[in-house]
Amino acid sequence: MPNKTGRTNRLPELPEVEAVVRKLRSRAEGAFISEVRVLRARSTHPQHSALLQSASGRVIDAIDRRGKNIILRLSGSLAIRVHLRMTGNLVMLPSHLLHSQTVRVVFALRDGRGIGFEDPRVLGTVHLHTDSELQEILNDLGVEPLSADFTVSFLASHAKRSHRPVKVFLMEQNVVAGLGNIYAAESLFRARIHPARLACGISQKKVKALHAAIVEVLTEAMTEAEASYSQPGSHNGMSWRVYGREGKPCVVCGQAIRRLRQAARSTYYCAVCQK
DNA sequence: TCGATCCTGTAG
DNA sequence: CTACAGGATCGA
Repeated sequence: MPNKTGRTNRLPELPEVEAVVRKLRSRAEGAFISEVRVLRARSTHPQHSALLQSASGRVIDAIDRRGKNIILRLSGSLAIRVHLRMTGNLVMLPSHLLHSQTVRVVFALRDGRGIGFEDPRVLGTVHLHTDSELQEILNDLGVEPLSADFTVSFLASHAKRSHRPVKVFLMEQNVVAGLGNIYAAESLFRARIHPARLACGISQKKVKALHAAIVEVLTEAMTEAEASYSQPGSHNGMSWRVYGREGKPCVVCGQAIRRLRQAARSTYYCAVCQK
């Protein structure tokens, strides 16, 4: 979210989570977890923090992403599922940083380093699942928007059945997995659709534009997220056209960007461009 | 279907 | 000091 200093926090949606996964994958796949330390029990809620101990003594066979979930697949048919929510991060840390203020869970490796779950606001979660449990959870997620399964007709058929505002509809993880508050707003702006329009009332033509906008926004954000994660400080992620720009001129028509409350969240849009 | 809740840093 | 940021979950 933007603040007075012009700095922007990185709210992890699909592109940012994917960047975290790629970076961690290159460093931690094949690693052996020698010890698990839960420094803040709330981070495993509603699971008991002791459950995570089952991860110790196991190898990280693979690291994947599904929606905004990070999956560490472990030897012995178990998996760790991490959700970053707002302020979480999952990173390889050297031993001297493993107990920093905001580190909530540590998966210590044999060489002294560890995978650290950092999360200042403690809203993110780290859960342990059996493979079958995990399968059930992931089955409840919708389609991956950057996969071939995400088609115009898929989006159209789900939109047709939803009587919710299209912005809220786009954030439902059981339809399209991975969109959050920022990219939902950005996609609607590019498709020139008003965020309060009911999903079922969107024309076929607009659904097609929305589909294209989602793919475009996420693809662009993915490139930017990768760059900012591989070269911290040199990139700030993609620039937003509406998100966080209340009162600032629309990049297309110059009208002041407006803010709307939807489902207790801020939605930014241009009242001229988005009808 | 919608509001409250969790949580803490930052802005006012 | 209060208000606010928001993803997912839960209860009305």
